Amino acid sequence: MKSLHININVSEALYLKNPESSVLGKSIVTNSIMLINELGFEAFTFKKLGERIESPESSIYRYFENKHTLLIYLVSWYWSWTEYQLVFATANIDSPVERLKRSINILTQPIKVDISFSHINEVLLHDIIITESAKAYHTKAVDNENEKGYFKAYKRVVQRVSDIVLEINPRFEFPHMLISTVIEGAHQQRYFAEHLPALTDLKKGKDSISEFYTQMVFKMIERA
Amino acid sequence: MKSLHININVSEALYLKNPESSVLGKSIVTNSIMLINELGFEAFTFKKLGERIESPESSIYRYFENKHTLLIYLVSWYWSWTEYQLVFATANIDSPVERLKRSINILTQPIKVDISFSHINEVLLHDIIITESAKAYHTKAVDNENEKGYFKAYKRVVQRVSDIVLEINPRFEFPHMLISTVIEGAHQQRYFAEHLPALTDLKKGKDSISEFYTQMVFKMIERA
DNA sequence: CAAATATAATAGTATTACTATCAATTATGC
DNA sequence: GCATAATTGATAGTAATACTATTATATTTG
Repeated sequence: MKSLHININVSEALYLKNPESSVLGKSIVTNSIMLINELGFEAFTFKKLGERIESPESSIYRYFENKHTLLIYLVSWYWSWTEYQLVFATANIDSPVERLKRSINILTQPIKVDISFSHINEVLLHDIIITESAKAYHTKAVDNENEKGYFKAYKRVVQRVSDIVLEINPRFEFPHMLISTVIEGAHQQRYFAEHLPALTDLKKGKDSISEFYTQMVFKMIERA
Repeated sequence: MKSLHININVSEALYLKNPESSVLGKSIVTNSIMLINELGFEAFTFKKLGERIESPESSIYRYFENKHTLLIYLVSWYWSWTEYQLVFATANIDSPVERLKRSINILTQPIKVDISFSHINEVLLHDIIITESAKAYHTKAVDNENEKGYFKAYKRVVQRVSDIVLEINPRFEFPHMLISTVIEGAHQQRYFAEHLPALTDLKKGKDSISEFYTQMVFKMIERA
């Protein structure tokens, strides 16, 4: 995927000024990913980010309304990027079973380094998705923000994979439920393995997550 | 379960002074559940809670270190209560398959009103679990707090149900992963149904969550 | 090169998340 | 029934957070 210069499209509703449009904007995004990882989302502030990039916090406020929308921006970027990976991995594959397998792998495997998008470190961003992304939609503003389209990228990913499920078994009643369970489950299990190992069965070194959820999907959708 | 006067045991590490031990303590817990539901965890403060119960916030700080540990206290109370329900529902049932079915129901069904614990509204508490509980362990302090035993109640619930899985199929490799996926998945799907319906397939009125996850568990653990 | 735009520098405000102090009330032990 | 201890109330104070506002200085662009 090297130097394809694909543009990941993030909804304009998520920023005041497009961070991709300037050096400062990209620096805000790049360094926010690092700083959220270092401090955790609660302790992360625009003031600290400003110190890190040696710009006043007021400049950051010209790009993002607040740290909450910045988080949703990052999450949204991640899902757009994931969608692009899904499209890429399933192109020209006839068998829907094979397409589904590859899709589940993308949704559940650890991230490999992707140098296509220079100012975003996908490995660190993936860690933010695992640790912080639930906070993006577990708020009182979720309905309002959903109407504004803040979560469209995630929904598109779920829809895309659900469609493959329905290709294989058009009578399966719960494709979205199954796929969102797999996506969220895979992230959670990875978090549990690291921090609450009693809640999972993953051994250090061995990665059984993809295997487990692939099995789950195919067992659930197989026709009676 | 009326008037059994069962005591739900919450780790002493989670409070400075046991809120069960006084009228003020119980009022703090009762009203925090209501106020977190009304405002969301982010906007909830001890100051506002103090106004609601007509006590100064400094009095609340004598019971709980901060709102974060109060949340973990509530989550912990919920899982202890769930464990008690699990024990109750599976007592004197010989068949492990039947015990597993009943356990999954308890973990995935909507809460019924339980009047056993007068100062805690379990229906509202369940809403907090669904909406806010991920915030209890998605923090930088998770490892430290895990060592202090803050999440023991949740782990006990997962362990208990995993043990039934292993009774049915001792060779199944991922019982904890399966059960934690079911628990978290069921909560998530309930949240999605309400706020992000594109991520699920639940229709208003009909509750397919228990059915879906029961199927999932039995399909996953059935022997080859 | 002037005008528009973006960024820096700085200041200021209401709220949050506490900590501290001391007076008033209530409970308990003898 | 009274002294003492423990709990709660009332109030104040502080550093940090989450912004908003203003003006000066760069930088870009037409």
